[in-house]
Amino acid sequence: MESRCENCIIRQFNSLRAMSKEELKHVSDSKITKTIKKGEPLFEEGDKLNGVYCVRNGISKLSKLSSNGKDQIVKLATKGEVLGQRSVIAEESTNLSAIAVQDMEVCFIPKESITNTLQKNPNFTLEVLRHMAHDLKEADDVIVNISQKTVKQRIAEAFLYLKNNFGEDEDGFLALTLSREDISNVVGTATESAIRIISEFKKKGLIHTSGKKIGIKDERKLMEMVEGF
Amino acid sequence: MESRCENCIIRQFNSLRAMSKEELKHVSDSKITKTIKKGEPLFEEGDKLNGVYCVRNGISKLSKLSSNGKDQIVKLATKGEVLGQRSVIAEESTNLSAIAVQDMEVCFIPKESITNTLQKNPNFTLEVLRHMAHDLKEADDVIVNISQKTVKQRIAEAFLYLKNNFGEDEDGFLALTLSREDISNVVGTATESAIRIISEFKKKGLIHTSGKKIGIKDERKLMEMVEGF
DNA sequence: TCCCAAACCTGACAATTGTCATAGAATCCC
DNA sequence: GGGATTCTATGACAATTGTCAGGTTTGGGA
Repeated sequence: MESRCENCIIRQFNSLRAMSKEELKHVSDSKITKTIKKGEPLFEEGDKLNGVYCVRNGISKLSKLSSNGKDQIVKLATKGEVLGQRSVIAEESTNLSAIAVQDMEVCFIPKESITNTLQKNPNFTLEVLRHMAHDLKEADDVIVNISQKTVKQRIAEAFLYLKNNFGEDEDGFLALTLSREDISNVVGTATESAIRIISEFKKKGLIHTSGKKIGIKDERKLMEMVEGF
Repeated sequence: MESRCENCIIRQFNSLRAMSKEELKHVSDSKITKTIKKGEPLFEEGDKLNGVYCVRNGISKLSKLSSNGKDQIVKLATKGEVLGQRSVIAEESTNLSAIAVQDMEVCFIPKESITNTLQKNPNFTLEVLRHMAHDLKEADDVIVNISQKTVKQRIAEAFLYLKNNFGEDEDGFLALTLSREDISNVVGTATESAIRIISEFKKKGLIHTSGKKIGIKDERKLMEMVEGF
């Protein structure tokens, strides 16, 4: 049974909520629901997208390959976020790859539905604009963090970010489990460095681990570390 | 004599060109032209802006203070760019400071003119959106560069950027002269490191200097350096 | 279940980068 | 024009981070 956008709660969290009933109906009629397994790409850097992806479930990393062969993760996108908007709007091929770090359920929405609405419904356009303004601010913050904080501080911050944005499971581990490599790609460092610092945090009692899973033990100390104590 | 927006060539370079005649007239009637001297701020991080600034002349750095007391320069804005859009649109206080690195002439446009048009003129909104999409892409690139390239590579890249975006003067020096500190704040490193690398580039014959002025001598080698050779 | 590849971890070392100290050069302002 | 202040430059050193080279553990598939 295919569900309708009109009834999709996810919509409440993104700019689609500014669409009119008819516009939404059109989107719903043209959308395609897809399942993406962990590790599979939604799209890759350089692809020309002919639509956007609305995330219903799961989490995707948005990353960019640098000339030294390492991926930099620029953002982690979850339920409710719309991916690929930037390139559809700018009519450019995408500058980022989107790869699932958990199994995902997404709706593909052909770009016509989006671009038509952008041209006709100022409320929708404004809503998209507000979202993009927010993303831009976040990107500025990332720039400052990455250039002015030590790797240790950035890793501490990443853990707090993961807790605040994706929560914890019943055992107190971060709900989103990333590989050490992904963690190092989020903070922009070598995998070995990330692993070493994780070990150090564990020894100091700031976190505890179980396999890949990481749990925060001393949030206050992590916060102090981020601030530079 | 106060000039009118309708006749301002600068407008051709930014989203204001998507405004209708009446809208533009309204903007022109409400705008205030200001002169900002080198080193003076247009606005500072945390300010609530009640308008945007359209740059007619000169160059401004957009920077953000990090917790360790250093500024990170996120963008250099020149003739034709509109500053403060992001915070006016998101209705938040600004996350960046804008400080003139050259004497500037700017037009202050009260936010009402902007927000009204945003709500009524989808073409304008879409144009602004496209600009912001572009800025977001640039921000992503900065993130990748800063986290994956060495300081040396980033400085080489910064020089090429300055040449491509602001040009050279008649003697072959970069038209935009930044202090060593500003350069280090662009690439996200310590001032001493920047100075040292500039000296090294000079010794290797990649650049030449005269006081604060820097000229590019071997563009090819700089480009190779950026790519990692 | 067992095996293999991938992921994780650790040590040793080198390279990069930041910090502190100091000194000369340029610039501003009275 | 001269003194103060800011900017530039360099050395010495320490801290951080990356790289290489191994090991161990883990997890998924035959």
